Amino acid sequence: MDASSYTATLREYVAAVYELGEEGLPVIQARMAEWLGVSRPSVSEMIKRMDADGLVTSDGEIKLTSKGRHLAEVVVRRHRLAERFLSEELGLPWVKVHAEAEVWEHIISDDVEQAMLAKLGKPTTCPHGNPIPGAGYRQPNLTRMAQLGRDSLVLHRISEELELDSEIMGFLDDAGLRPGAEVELIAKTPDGTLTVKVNRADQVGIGSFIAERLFLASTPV
Amino acid sequence: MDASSYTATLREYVAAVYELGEEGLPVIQARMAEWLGVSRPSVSEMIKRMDADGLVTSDGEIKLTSKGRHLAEVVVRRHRLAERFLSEELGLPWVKVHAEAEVWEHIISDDVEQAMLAKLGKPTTCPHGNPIPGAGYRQPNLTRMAQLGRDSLVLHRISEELELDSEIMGFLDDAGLRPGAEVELIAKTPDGTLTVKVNRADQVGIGSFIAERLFLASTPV
DNA sequence: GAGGAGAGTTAGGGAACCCTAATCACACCG
DNA sequence: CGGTGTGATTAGGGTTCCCTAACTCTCCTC
Repeated sequence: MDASSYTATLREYVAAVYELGEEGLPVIQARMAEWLGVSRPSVSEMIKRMDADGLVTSDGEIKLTSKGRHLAEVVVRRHRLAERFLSEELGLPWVKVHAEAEVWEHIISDDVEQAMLAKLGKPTTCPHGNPIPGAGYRQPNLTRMAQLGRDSLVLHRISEELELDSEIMGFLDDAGLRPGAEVELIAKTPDGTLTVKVNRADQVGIGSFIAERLFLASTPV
Repeated sequence: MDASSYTATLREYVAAVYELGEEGLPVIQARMAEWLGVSRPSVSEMIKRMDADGLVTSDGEIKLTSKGRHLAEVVVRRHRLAERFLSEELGLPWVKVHAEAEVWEHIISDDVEQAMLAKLGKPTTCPHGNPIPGAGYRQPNLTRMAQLGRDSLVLHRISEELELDSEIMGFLDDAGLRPGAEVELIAKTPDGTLTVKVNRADQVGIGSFIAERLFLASTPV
């Protein structure tokens, strides 16, 4: 029942199922293998175990059971909470917190989770704008930057997929593309590359891979 | 060279060698097995690996090489720093921090270590009074409580060995026996059981096992 | 209808841990 | 001198990861 009775690896796999779903990617073994950076046979083997443990059902598409969903939410919550904590309390640069939190998520106990929540004043999202499960975040209607039109919008959420890549994160940081940044479309080439103006100042080019993974809304963050 | 290139288990073993030495216990495989809660063959196997890695020398007594000592100090420093952090920044009860830190010590990166040190104002000991390696702590002359004489002394250090036992830690906490407490001998039975007055108030009985593992000095803490 | 791409599985191994049971090497003691 | 306890090792397994190589299956396309 409780999170620590599963191995760190198993929890990582369960969280991956959750996150793939969140990203709108197909939740299949091949995607999981890429997401986790392991081979497909490793995933196949582990899915069998997760199924046996009643954490997922698997017939082509992998789905979390309610038990699995509960576990995934614990892990993802601790991950995003750790990111906030590392960033706000310890002042770690935004670019580094994802990698650190990848490890922290597994060692945060109930006690520590409560203490962090209290210290941070019950945050509802991680520093990249992804919702902390169970924190009651109300997500506004989001538009992918790739679909940006005439109106300038506000950056709300940076996909978990981008966080894995520290070069991309460094670029976003330099460009001022943090949650809350105002983004205005300047130009768009046929291959989907955008030029956008950030916070009414610098203009930067954004490739379609990244533009598909930045989420904007009209409301302030 | 760097701490994270060794497995968590190996680091745990190296730290155990360091701590046994610190406690004044014989640094032999049998003691390590007890300290770590594993079987003697497991220790034997691991010592072979540590020797091959140039972390220890082993001919009856186990000694850290300078490489091994350096690694041990990193792990023990992070452990004690984590204890302080959990206790001071997150407000975790004193009794619980040892167990949490046992896990934290392995996931604290250089960046996080620096950030914690800065946040805490460069502490020199853990909440139980054990020195943080490399922090420049000057240890006063210590007397074991078992040797307590007429003079009242101040509690400075609670052995790492006691920290493992949460019942004992709960008792010490209830009795007010934290670093800084003033301790005065009231009575002593032939089997070594003491009665002491804590902070000029309550009197408590202390068995010899515990009295051997509490260290006092005449100076304030 | 034959390839090929993509997904999943099976087979066979390896590394890092852990264990119990049995054995060997002492040292001390009556 | 033989017994007893302590310490260390060897032998033989077990678990939880991970991998590569080699299928199978399905679907899509030419």
